[in-house]
Amino acid sequence: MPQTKASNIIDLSAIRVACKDCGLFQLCLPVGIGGADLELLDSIIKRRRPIKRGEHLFQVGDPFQAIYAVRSGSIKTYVPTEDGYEQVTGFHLPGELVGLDAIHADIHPCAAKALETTSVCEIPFERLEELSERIPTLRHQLLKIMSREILHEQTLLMLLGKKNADERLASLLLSLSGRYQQRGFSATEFNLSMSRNDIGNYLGLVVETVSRLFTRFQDEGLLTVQRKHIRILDLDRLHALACQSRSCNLRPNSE
Amino acid sequence: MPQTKASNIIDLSAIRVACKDCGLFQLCLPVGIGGADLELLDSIIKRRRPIKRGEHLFQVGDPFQAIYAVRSGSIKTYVPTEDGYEQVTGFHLPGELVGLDAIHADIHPCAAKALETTSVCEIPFERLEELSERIPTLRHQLLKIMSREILHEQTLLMLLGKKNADERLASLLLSLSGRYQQRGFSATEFNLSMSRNDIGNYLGLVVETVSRLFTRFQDEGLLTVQRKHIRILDLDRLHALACQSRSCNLRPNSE
DNA sequence: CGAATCCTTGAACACCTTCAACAGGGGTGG
DNA sequence: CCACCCCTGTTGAAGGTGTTCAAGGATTCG
Repeated sequence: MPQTKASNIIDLSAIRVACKDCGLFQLCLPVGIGGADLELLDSIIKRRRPIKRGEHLFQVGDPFQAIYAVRSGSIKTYVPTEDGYEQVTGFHLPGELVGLDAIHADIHPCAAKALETTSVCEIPFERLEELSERIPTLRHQLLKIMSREILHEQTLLMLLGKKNADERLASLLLSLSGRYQQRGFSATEFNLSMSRNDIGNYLGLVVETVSRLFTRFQDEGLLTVQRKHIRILDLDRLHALACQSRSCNLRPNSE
Repeated sequence: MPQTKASNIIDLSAIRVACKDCGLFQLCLPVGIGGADLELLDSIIKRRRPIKRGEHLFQVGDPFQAIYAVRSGSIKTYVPTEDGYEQVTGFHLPGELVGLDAIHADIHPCAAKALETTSVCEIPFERLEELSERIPTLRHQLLKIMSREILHEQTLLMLLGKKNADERLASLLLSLSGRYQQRGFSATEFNLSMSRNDIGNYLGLVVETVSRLFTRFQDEGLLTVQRKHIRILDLDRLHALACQSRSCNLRPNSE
């Protein structure tokens, strides 16, 4: 499908953009500035047509074939439990990779679902590995990215293990704020693409608690919230809140 | 130092053993059965003399130079918080790797401390990367191992996010049980090398709760416990307990 | 043997959850 | 266009689980 005319609808420009023209390329797989390497990488990447809110990128148990870079929109990853519940394991913004946890067993251990209309780049893993044979920096970057992922999970562990409800929500909001900023968006005003339920699930809290926290944060003048729309009024105080007892930052270096 | 005569003291046999003679080699970096590759790997590995209980393998902020494979003993990794507390991020048994989270920033983001007299193999990372250029299976294994690590952190997230105190302790005990079994030890009888405090910290509980849980588990006939010594009496019931509400297994495939 | 540390036990409390009811959008159909 | 319903989100009150605080017992190591 050739490039379509731009419109004010969200996302059509994402259909066919080379890596070198993508504002996110240094986030998702920063292969170095070498143009040649970038084109090699570009050559193996498939763009998929946007997936709609609620559709799955992959399900638990799907064979592992590719990792995915979010181009626009957002993805939640989660693992369903036997009894029909789920544990949300992450929210993924543009420039972030999804599917790294499937390398181990060649099977996706979690599911990935679009929180809104989302487009992704599909990066066939076998071809990526082939490529990494020839590009040392790519090889190193791959390990680095996975290491960062481990690091991220560890900060999350800290959050769930040591922080109370206030600190958890504050940490999540700061994480999102920082990641949006890094992508050129406002650090203080954004829309949450996930439901209160997802937030609570991710943070180890129930919906009601999350809801109460939002109202309280608003009452205390930390932020304003209307449905999905968040406007942070006092970043400093939010920071202080996030670390009030124990160590801080959720996802210190963006993914 | 040449190989010393075996004795009934824990650990002297570990001083100088080639990878091919090491009972753990398929656990730590299973490079395939190819003897040649194994010897290459062997050639870059340094054995360090045993470190004593309480000594550090590395501290937070140390420059990243090598990853470590536990040969005998056990290691805990943790990240200290500003206010002098810490978050334990993992317990590492023989055959498991430590330090993978340092690749990202070339700095160790956590500290590693011996829980008992422990010997490790030091694997210089730069040389490992060089080696991986020539050995495709090693390259793949590295990614696989890191993927497994991510997976493990995710099950931990599930544990901290969704499980109650009973389920958490049961999950940890089962994880240890399984990992010991995989290393040729008893699945039902072992010594905990970590303190109650470490266990609580790791599981997101306070010491008192852990202590009460152990006594209750004992009262209920699940196990017997005398200080560090654990004897599991009813593995099935422990399994049932670990998964009573939500999804299960901590560290499903050993590391 | 003494000191320090680790572990255990008890009672009161705090925080978050559970249960329940209601409010407000957003979509569909009459 | 409004009525209706469903789903998501909000708010209140009661309850439970784990924490905190406090004290005593056990073990190790100098």
